[in-house]
Amino acid sequence: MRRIAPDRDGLLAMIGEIFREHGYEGASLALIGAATGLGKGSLYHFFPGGKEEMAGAVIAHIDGWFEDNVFAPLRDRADPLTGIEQMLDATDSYFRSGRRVCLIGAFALDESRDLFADQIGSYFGRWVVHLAGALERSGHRAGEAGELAEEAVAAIQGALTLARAANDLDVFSRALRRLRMRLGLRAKV
Amino acid sequence: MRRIAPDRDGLLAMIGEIFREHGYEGASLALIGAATGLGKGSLYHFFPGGKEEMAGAVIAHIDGWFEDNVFAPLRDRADPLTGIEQMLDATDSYFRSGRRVCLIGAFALDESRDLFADQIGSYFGRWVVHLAGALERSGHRAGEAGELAEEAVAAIQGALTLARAANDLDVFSRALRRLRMRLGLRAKV
DNA sequence: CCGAAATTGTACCGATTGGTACAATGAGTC
DNA sequence: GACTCATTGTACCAATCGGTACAATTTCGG
Repeated sequence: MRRIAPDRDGLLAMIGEIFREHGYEGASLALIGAATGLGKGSLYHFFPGGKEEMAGAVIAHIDGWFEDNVFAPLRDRADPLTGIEQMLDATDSYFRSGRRVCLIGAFALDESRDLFADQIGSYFGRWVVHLAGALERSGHRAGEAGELAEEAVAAIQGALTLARAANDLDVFSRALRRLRMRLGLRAKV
Repeated sequence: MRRIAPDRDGLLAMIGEIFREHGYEGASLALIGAATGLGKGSLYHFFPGGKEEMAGAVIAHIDGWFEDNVFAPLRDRADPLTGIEQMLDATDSYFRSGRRVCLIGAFALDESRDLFADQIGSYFGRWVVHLAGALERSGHRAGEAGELAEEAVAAIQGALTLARAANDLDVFSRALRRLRMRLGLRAKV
């Protein structure tokens, strides 16, 4: 049986927060070391590829979380609206109602995109595709479902940007509430 | 009469592209020097405050462009729909149909936000407020206009992120086309 | 308890970071 | 031509960057 390094999930989560807050360039090994309590020796032991491998692993980690908690419900739920509801709840919880920012979205903006273009493209691409699938099964025509899905994912990203720019979390909750209705769910209790 | 440094606008534009592509941390003085053809001597002559002053001036420069080409039409046009149309055209042209990314939006995401929080907040805040005003004058109820304006600005930011993530400019044009209809304009020719 | 492997701390590397100092040059004014 | 002030190139600074080397230590199965 493969022995997993102790709490690799927790490690990736901590490193992820540094990348999330400081960006790829801004996340120095000193910051990462301070946040994790690990010296360079340990960090390069777990990630021989250095900073780039760390960032790639963090992206994969986040991607896995979304695969399980967002994409899978959209794809597998018998009732597509239930899947969509689950996506919105998971999204709200992941981004801590707007307190957190989307690391993968942030990476998409600057030059670090080039290093992780495939992972970034796949993450957003699958989000849109699976949401479009659920929308189609919930009664939308194919083309319309695709556009609506793209609009919804973009709305989430934009709301995160705006919420942080305005330093106002309500921006994000308002966006999610609008999405809920727009995607065919009744207003939340 | 005040003697303006030769082509300060052009200088800020060049520096702005570096910040846009590499982010605040990633934009090194070496890159900025290479892009502008200026050595440190000149750069620190024009911006004694160093990198931070450069970024601040770049933000102000962009803000001024939006004030003239986006906010002013929204505020001053007699026909609000003409103003909105002008906003969308200016936006499409500024972001080069999605080839360019929003520097201010990118700054909002990482820690560099703290340095420029006021400028960033004002930029997006005024965008939303003036768009909301135009929407209200075009017949929307006040609250609804505010939400729609917020939704529209977020949609633009999100579309820029998504377009770059997918490396597909059509994502941005589709978003603008949807906005056009959603904000009360007839489909474009 | 032993040996092997996983893990860690520390010292070190060359390169680059943002920033400063300053002398040389530029151009325009009297 | 002399004076002034804007502009520039160069040398330099301490600090930090990402990364490497490696010996010391832990950990753990046998």
